[in-house]
Amino acid sequence: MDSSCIDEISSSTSESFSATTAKKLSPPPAAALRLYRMGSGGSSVVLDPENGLETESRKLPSSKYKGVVPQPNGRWGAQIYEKHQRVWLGTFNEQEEAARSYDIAACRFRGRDAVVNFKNVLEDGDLAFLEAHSKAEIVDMLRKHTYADELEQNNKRQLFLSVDANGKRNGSSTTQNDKVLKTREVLFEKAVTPSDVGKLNRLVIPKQHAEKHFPLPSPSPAVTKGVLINFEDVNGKVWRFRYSYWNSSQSYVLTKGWSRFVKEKNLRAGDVVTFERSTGLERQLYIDWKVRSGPRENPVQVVVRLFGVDIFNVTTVKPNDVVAVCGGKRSRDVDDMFALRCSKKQAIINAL
DNA sequence: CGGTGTGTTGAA
DNA sequence: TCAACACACCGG
Repeated sequence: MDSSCIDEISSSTSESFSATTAKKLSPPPAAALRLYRMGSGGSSVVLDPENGLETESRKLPSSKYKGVVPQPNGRWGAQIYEKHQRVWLGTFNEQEEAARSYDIAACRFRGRDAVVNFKNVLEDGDLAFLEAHSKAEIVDMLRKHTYADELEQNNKRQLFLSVDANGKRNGSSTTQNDKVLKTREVLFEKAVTPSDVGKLNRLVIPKQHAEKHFPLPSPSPAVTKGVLINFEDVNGKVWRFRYSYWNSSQSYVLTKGWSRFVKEKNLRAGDVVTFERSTGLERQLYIDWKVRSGPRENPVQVVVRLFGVDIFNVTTVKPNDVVAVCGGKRSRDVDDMFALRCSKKQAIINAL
């Protein structure tokens, strides 16, 4: 099924893309006869029948692509309109690049039925990607020419569907096409104890789970030295932990590397760490975590001061979201900043 | 100083 | 909504 565009975009948040700064009114144009020097490939050269001189046309060559406009230097701009306002999508060397950028923006702004330049602008994975990002973010990527990279990274992250012990789906994303879904089996979960996130720098793996899923090569030097195990987190980051058996406490533990995980994820006692393994051939191990379930006694209050305006967001959030240390996870605040920044002109207009 | 992208307009 | 046109202004 070819669905090149996303279904419907819930733009609950009002997003504005007007100019970042209000410009002064430009004076009336004086000399209309100026010739424009256009870059290589951009200029249309015409032969003047009057004197036979070769003159450069001052008209810029128009593009056959929708949303693509010529630039004086021979490059191409991409733009889309929304709510009586132009949204600039950046400049590009090739018309086709600009056209693709327009297509992507069109799909994000107008949904699957948007009129676009090329068919199959979007691969299957793009749908979820677009859905997962705000218009502002998509525009930003287009302008910075980073859309392709971001998309690739996102796809590499391999959204998955987890499978519990009964083989029952309890997974996260459903918008991804099945062919990119990687199934994982949840091996076990553990609500971390105070000492797991304390200065002992180790995580105790409950014996039953350790012996079942992470068997150590029995009585050998390995018992004392332990082994290194790699786990991948939801952001695709690989965590390497030393895994060993402590005779003193007769327990299996993750040691070296664990404290870094605790620190980066801001793990707290009661949070639940999940260990998973892909069901495919590669048997890749994964690690994830979630905040302790149940009510929080103290909701975290986030206050962002932006352009002299305090933005309150009183809610229960992961520590991760507060400090935005989670590399791959996007914070909605970015959008809000963009929207606010771009609404400056709107405010000025309204004031007139 | 080159180029971007905004102001602006008229057509669709 | 859209492209065309002109050029103010911004970053290098």
